[in-house]
Amino acid sequence: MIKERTTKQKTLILSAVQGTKTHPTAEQVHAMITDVAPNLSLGTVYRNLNRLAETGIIRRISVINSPDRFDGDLTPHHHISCTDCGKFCDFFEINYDAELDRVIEARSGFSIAKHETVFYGKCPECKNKELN
Amino acid sequence: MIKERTTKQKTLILSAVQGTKTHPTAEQVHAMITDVAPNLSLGTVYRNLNRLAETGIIRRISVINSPDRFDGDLTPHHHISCTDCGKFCDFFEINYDAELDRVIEARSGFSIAKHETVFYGKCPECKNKELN
DNA sequence: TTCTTAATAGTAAATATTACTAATAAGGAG
DNA sequence: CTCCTTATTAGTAATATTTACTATTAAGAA
Repeated sequence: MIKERTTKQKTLILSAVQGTKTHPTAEQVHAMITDVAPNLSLGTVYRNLNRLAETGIIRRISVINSPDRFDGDLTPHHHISCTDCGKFCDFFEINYDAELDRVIEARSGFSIAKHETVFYGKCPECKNKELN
Repeated sequence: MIKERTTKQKTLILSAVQGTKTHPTAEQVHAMITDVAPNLSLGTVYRNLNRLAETGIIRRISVINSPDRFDGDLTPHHHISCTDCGKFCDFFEINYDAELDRVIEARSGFSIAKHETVFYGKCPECKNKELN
């Protein structure tokens, strides 16, 4: 019995997210693919990104003053957002503490699937601009 | 010279956020006040919440599948979001590690003002519903 | 009390995301 | 290989969230 179909669009969307480190928004993913698939619909991008994120194949990140971003890198890591220019970066050098999830589970009664940490501040470039 | 004026609306909005633990969205803050100030405009709520959050008088929290939420409690703490029903709770029992911000600063070149951590999972009620 | 102008209400617009539907196409069955 | 079911899509409309704009109001300094 058919469950999920592999479409050209789905493949392109997943490849786009997995093939970049830019944490693109849905609209950016759409823009990345329209040269290969000119009439790819933005709705299709949203639908597939949502499903991929729910399945856990990609990560969805919610950021203040930004549309949701998507990350194909499942390696546990954190993110940094520049509150001036919106630049959005990975930060790998601090370990993601999966044990935290277990602690929260035990004390809150929730079953925790994951946590997302975003650091907010000013990137080096925006810090410099400030000095003028 | 005048810089910022204390208006009735501003006061009501701040009190509303500080007087609840429900982490209301802008629209919820608006609803909380309209009985006292029937023609308070939603735009005014957004404008004031944004400013209060920028100033650091309240916290803004960005959550997957939810409009932004606001928290009047500046005590460092984390949040838990139920991915089924959207319930949104505080979690105080794990310390907010401000030292993390300094580590990220040193290694990334950003100046970090804060970080926000949200745990995602299922609340006790939604876990039970699942068993039917 | 007057006067300047920050802030508001009300509305329109922009941005972000989801819903709907006829048409398309994936892939199992024959 | 062809047919058939139906998951998926393109295109569009609708909704949700947030910001922008402007005439009017009102905070608070002089």
